[in-house]
Amino acid sequence: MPVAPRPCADPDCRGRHAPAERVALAIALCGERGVQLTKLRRQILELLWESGRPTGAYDLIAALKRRDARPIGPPTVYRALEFLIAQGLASKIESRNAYVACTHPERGQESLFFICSSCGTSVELEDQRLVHLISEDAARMGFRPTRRVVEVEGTCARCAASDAT
Amino acid sequence: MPVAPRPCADPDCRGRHAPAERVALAIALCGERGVQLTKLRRQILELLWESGRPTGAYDLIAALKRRDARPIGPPTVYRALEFLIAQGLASKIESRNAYVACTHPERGQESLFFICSSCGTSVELEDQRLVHLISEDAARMGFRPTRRVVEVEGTCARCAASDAT
DNA sequence: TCGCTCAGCGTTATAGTATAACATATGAAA
DNA sequence: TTTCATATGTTATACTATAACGCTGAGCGA
Repeated sequence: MPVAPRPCADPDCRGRHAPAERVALAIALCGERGVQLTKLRRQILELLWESGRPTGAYDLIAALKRRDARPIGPPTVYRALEFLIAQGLASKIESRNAYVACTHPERGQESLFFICSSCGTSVELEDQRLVHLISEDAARMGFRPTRRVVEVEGTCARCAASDAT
Repeated sequence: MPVAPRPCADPDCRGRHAPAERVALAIALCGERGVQLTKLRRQILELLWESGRPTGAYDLIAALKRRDARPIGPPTVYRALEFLIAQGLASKIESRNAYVACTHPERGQESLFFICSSCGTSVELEDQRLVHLISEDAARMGFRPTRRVVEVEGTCARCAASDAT
C-alpha cells in the first residue's frame, strides 16, 4: 500500500514528517495544481527530504550521480529547484546558498528557519506573529513586502546537549 | 571643522544619517575599541554609506579602482568586509550576496532590512519585539541563536508611488 | 499520419561570489 | 635593530549560478 498524504494542522510540527509521506503530498498537490512533478523534480525533492538539512545544488548533483549514475548539469538542477520553490515544496536558505524541503507547501511560505551551525540540520517553523510584525513594520514605512527571509543560525538542542557532555 | 559623531537614540531613524557623520562615528568607535579602521577599511565603509544600497564585493573593487586607480584583489576586500562586519559597521545581505553599512554599530546587530526590488535601496530597522519573538521560538525548542538574518524584499514607498503614476 | 507546439531536459560555456595559501609591508614593542 | 603582530598584496582556484542554444517527447489539431 502506497504512502498516503496526510494533512498537518500543527504549526509547530517542526517539519517532523516522514519524507515519503511529504513526497506523496507533493505528488498529490502537483496533480491538483496541474503542474508536473517529473521524475527529476521528485528525486531532488526526495533528496532534500532525506538530507533534512540545507543542501547545496552541487551536492544534489553529486547525490543524483551516486544514486542514478546520472550526470546532471547545474542548469538542470537549478531549474528543478526553481520549480520546487515556486510550488512551495522547497526553499532556499540564503545564508548558506543551500536548499531545503518545505513542510507545508499547501500553506503559504511564511516560515522561518533555525539552522544548527554544528550539525547543519534545519528546522522550519511558522509563526504568524512574526509575519504580522514584519508586515506592520513594513506598512509603517509604506513598504510592500514580496518575500521574507528569516534565518536563525545557532546551536540546536541536541548539539548543545552533546557539547555539554 | 570636522564632522562630529552624534549619538542616535531613535530606533526608527531608518538609517537616515549623513554618511560622513556615521563614518566619523566609526572612527571614534574603533579608537575606543582599540581596533584599526585603516584607510582601506574606511574607504570601503564610505563607499557603502554613499551607495545606500546593498553593494557586491566586486562592485566595491570596481569603485575603489575608479576612485583611487587602486587595483584591489578580492581577498583584500573580503577581509575588510569581515572586519567591518565584526565591528558592527556593516552587514551582509544574504539574499543579495551584497553588503551594507550599518547604522548603529554602537548597539548590537539586531536589525532587519527592507530591500527594494526596484531601486535596490535598503532600509535598516531595529525591532526588539522581533528579536524577542525569535528568541522565544528558539527557546521553546532549546535552540541557542547566534545570528539572525531577517531580510524583507519588496517595493519601497517611493517606487510604489512612481509605479502608480 | 503528419506536422505543430510547448514544456522539460541536456550541453557548453561563462558569469559571479568567495577563499586558500603564501608573500610582502608596516609599525609598535623589546 | 630585531622581533612580532597585524594588515595588505598576489596568485590561483573553489564554489555558486545562469545564459544560450539544441534535443526530445507528449499532446493536439489538420
